[in-house]
Amino acid sequence: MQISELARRTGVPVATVKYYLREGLLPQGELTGATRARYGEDHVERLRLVRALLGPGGLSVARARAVLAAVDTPDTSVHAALGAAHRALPGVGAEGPADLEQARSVLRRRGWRVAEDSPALVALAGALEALRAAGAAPTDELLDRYAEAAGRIGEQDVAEVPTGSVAEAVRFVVVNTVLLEPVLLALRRLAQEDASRRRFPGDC
Amino acid sequence: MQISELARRTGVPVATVKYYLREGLLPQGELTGATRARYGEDHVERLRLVRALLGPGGLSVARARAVLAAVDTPDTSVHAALGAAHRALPGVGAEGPADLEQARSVLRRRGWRVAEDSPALVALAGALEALRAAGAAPTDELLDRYAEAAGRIGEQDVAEVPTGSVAEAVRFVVVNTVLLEPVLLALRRLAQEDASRRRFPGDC
DNA sequence: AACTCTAGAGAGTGTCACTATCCAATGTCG
DNA sequence: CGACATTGGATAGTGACACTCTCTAGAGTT
Repeated sequence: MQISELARRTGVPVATVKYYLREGLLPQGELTGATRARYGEDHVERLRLVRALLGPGGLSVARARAVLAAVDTPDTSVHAALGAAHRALPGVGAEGPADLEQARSVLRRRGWRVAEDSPALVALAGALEALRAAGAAPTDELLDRYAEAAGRIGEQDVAEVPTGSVAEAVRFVVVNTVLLEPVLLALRRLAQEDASRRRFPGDC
Repeated sequence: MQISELARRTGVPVATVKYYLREGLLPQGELTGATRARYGEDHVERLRLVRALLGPGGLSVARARAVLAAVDTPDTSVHAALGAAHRALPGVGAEGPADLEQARSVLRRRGWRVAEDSPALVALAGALEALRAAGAAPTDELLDRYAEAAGRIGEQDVAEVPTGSVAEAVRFVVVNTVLLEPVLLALRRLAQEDASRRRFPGDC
């Protein structure tokens, strides 16, 4: 198919498809002449993935490129792909060396072991720092309960990774890591709304 | 204190403080003359809150203004403040009427009741739509497990709301709703990293 | 008197994700 | 065959956003 059909089938403007091609988010089509290229079903699928990462996933073009690079590298291990996805996710704008102590203590109590320079660890420390700066320092009890719930989810995420092929597993990890975040946040808000309705009945 | 000291104490440039004043994120200081105004401790605290919402909280200036409006309205009910915070949060770029069915079915199974036009519900539907578009449609089992974990957290969030004064409660709700999201996401990523290390041992 | 600081307003900056325009070279259709 | 549309590729422009800079007149400080 030509670029116009690729654009039509995905609802993405042609100019934008060209932009993604230039930015390396979408592989080049097969050139059939100096002014013609052919695109296939895999381009449709890839383009949809790109749009999902950029839109709901909330990634920047640069971060999406990094994520997709992991998807495209055939010899990536699953664990490495997870790391790549985590590095690509917007953590908290790490300014200066945040205080990692409270973050580490949560991990210790849970028995979790992660890389020394894990971006998620830095992100957690930054988020805690922000809470303290806003005058709402979280207690260890609160963090532990959050960690327990998060642990259940993370455990399940990893357990579900398919073992068929590495490429399939890597794609699964990347998509689920990024695109299930908004799902989790939305569910938390819905749970809050329901709990709030029950606790403050008069306010509806 | 003067604006320069307010800026120095919070580490925010004077020009930026002025910008926040203009945008209505920070209340005006008490004018002591045509070219002088006085700021107090509450301004320091508010400015830190603004920075937390804009930075780690990930809110835009417009959304932060909406959130702070709820904090500033003295007769806000706690439930309404939660709603205001939810509306201000970036959901998923709601394009067109997404399919709410799967989202609603999760709520039904959990017994949660929320407003018909709850922004969180729309956000959930949008996030599910994105997953389907990316070719990774989530199963109901997966959603239920996510919902169970999210329910635990949302329940706790609401249970912890202080009952002293409405103003205090509203501030608590807003801060925790917004600033605990990055904490939850970071903890999930850490749990994934730990689980991944255990499941794919060779890859570290 | 010299100097620094202020409030307030307007304009400028850098980044980002597109979006529009051009060009020459093909395709396609009648 | 020829009119017309489309393409790849490159360059430039756009609009939103969060600052950031500059300017002015006035006021406090030394």
